[in-house]
Amino acid sequence: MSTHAAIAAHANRAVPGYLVSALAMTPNTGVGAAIQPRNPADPLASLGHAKVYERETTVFTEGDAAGSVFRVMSGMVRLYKMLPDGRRQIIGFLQAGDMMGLAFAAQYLYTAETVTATTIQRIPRLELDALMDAQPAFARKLLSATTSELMAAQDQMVLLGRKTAAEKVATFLLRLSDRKGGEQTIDLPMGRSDIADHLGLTTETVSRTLTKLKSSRLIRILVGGKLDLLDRDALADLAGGF
Amino acid sequence: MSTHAAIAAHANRAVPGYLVSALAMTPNTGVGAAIQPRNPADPLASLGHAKVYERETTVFTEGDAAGSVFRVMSGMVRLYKMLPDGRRQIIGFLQAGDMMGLAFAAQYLYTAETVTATTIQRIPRLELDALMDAQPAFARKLLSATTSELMAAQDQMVLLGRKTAAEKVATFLLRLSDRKGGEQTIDLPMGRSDIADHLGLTTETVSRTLTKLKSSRLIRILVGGKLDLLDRDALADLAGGF
DNA sequence: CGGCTGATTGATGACCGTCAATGAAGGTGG
DNA sequence: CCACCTTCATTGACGGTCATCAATCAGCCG
Repeated sequence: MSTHAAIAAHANRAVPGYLVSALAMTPNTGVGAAIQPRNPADPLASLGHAKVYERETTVFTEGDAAGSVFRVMSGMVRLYKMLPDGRRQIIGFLQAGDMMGLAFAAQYLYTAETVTATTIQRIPRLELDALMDAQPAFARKLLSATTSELMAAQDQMVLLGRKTAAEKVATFLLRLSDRKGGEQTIDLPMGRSDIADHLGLTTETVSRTLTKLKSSRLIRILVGGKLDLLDRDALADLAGGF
Repeated sequence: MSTHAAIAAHANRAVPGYLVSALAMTPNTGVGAAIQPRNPADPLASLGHAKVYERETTVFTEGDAAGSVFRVMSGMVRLYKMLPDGRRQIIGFLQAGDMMGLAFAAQYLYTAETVTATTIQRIPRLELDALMDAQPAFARKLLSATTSELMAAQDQMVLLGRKTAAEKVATFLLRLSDRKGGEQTIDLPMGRSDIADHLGLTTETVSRTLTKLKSSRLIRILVGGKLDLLDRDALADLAGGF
């Protein structure tokens, strides 16, 4: 079960998101990474088929029978787990090239929902397995991608366990920027409560923290969910390590 | 700082630990999982060589050139990352069968230290790569193990981001027990500050929380770092989900 | 332009961190 | 074998960060 591949059709919309928690088969080739729809170097390109999901739509739910893996082609997806009483932890935000649903389990272990309108490739597990059998090098690529995910997850543990609210928000913004190749202006297609549930905070705290960063002239909040990083160095200091 | 042969006197001592954060190549075969040094079904058995480390010893440090991967044969290891100012997040505690240092990066991304006296197998990356080339099925096993790690990491994110101190401690104790096959009596070879740095708490809070659980008759604290789970159901309720 | 959803701002307080002291345990040396 | 010392766990007092509760405020859409 696993997956991957790189290339992606709509990637030119440069959706921000950032984390991972799934597998990025495209090692972030920089800004204009994924444009061509069918790259011969993408072993997954011919598997399954793509589908467009509207914004705020469920792709699969924690506990569902896991018959396929998915790859985000464009747009943004959030993955999350919930506690019985409704508390939510967003595991990651996925963007073009990222994979999800990979696991050697019979059921999905988290819920996947679109944040924006999103194109997603669905790949039956059987096809993926066949590909791994046929191309051993592909299994290694999947392993590499999964390992990167694991590293990102470990960074997130540091953030959640040991960083203050300001450090969490600064880190989050920098990650988004890095994912876009270090651009100064980033997109925030997700709402404040998504950010909060990803950082282990509340929407109010996220909002207050952003306001403080704005007052300190470290960021500027633009219309349309965009945001300007005015002082990257100061943000990096605040982020405390990454 | 590392080595020394302290004899593996305690190897058969079934150290508890629980998390993962590395790769468990032995799918938890029960209690006496790793005793025989050379299992024919273990493709790693013939690679590298084993060494005994004393307790509280560094195996490798974050940032070191990463030339080998390691597998814990017995004992317990903690993996952690630190922020520049010294705050520490323990990524996981490893036990027999778990692997560490796996990453397609030039440097180790976390520090590994023994908690107890520990026997560790060191495997040069070149040998591991050769094995993957020779046995494609092995690469799949590694992928499977890494995926399990990732799942555990995601559960830890829920714990760190959304659980209260009591829920964190209860979850931690139950995980330790599960790792021992659900036994009622568990070992806590690590100190309170290790537990705290793993759960995103302070030693004082861990201590107070354990005292509360003791007063509520949910646990009993025994000598020698052992602990009895008196009411597993109540603990599971408290843990809130897992 | 009214109504809805989400973001912001304010007031209050709880949970847990910090600082500090005491107590228990293990290791060493006399 | 016991006294001493070091290390760690426990307990207490206090305070801060961030959650909670609540009220605007801003943007979006029909």
